Amino acid sequence: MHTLSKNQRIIFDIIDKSPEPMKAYSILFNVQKKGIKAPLQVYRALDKLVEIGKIHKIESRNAFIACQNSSCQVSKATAFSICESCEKVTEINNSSLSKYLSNFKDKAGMKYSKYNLEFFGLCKKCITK
Amino acid sequence: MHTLSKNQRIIFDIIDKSPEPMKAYSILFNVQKKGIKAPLQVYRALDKLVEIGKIHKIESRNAFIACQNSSCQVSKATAFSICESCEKVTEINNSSLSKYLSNFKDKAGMKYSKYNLEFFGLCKKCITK
DNA sequence: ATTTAAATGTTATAATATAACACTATGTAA
DNA sequence: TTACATAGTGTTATATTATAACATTTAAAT
Ligand SMILES: [Zn+2]
Ligand SMILES: [Zn+2]
Ligand SMILES: [Zn+2]
Ligand SMILES: [Zn+2]
Repeated sequence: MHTLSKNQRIIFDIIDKSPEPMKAYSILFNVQKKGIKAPLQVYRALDKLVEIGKIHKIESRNAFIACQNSSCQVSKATAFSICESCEKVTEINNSSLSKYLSNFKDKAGMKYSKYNLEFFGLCKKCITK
Repeated sequence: MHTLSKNQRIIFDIIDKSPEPMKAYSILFNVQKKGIKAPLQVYRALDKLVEIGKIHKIESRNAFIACQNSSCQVSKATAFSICESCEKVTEINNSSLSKYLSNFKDKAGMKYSKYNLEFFGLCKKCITK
């Protein structure tokens, strides 16, 4: 089990508390009172947190979200739903989907070690508006 | 059928000829001799080309690739394989995969209008090295 | 205690992307 | 063919996202 360093802890906590994905410079702004002053301090912590699967990057949004799969072992197999109206993002935890994708082989016979999937649409709230 | 404007044509052609995904500022550098001088001219053409499905953005790489599915109607359902060693990117055209994903519904009952999937691994060339 | 790896702090800079505004070309319909 | 609407262009400035380089400190392993 990995122990987070001081900066990693600070930055993980703020992402974990956030109801929505956070962008790096928004994180920076929010942790300046805790002594983290430079973008690089944020990006280094983000890199590590992504690497160990505590957070994921939402590539289409350049934003970061805490893993919602209780200490995700699957940082290499991620899927998200994204509402294009309110920007709500949810991590999808669906074993059928992850099995299908983990076993997927293309024609070229290439076997994949990792994937990231982003679904876009409207969430329930936004559909009824 | 959509007719490309002058800038759109220039920028599509250079992406289409490229054996690898191109980044916006690399495109800019390459089209300066054709009179396109500013980032915004490139980004505007890119936005339109993405919108009409002539190119796709590889989100994890901030790069653009021409659609490889002969005038793709599926700019809203994209899948790519990415070699993490040589950075070769290929658009996946697999009807089983696209059916599975297009019909996917999550627990919350959210129906998706769009998805983007990126697989990562090693291509054949790079495996044998 | 010594060595190694990981993390930090700091300044500067690179790379990616958009805002705002004036203008031009193109298509559509009276 | 004139009026109107829509899409595209050119330009300058600026915002946003991310990394390079280097010195120092902390934590872990032998
Ligand atoms: Zn997760
Ligand atoms: Zn919503
Ligand atoms: Zn395509
Ligand atoms: Zn390769």
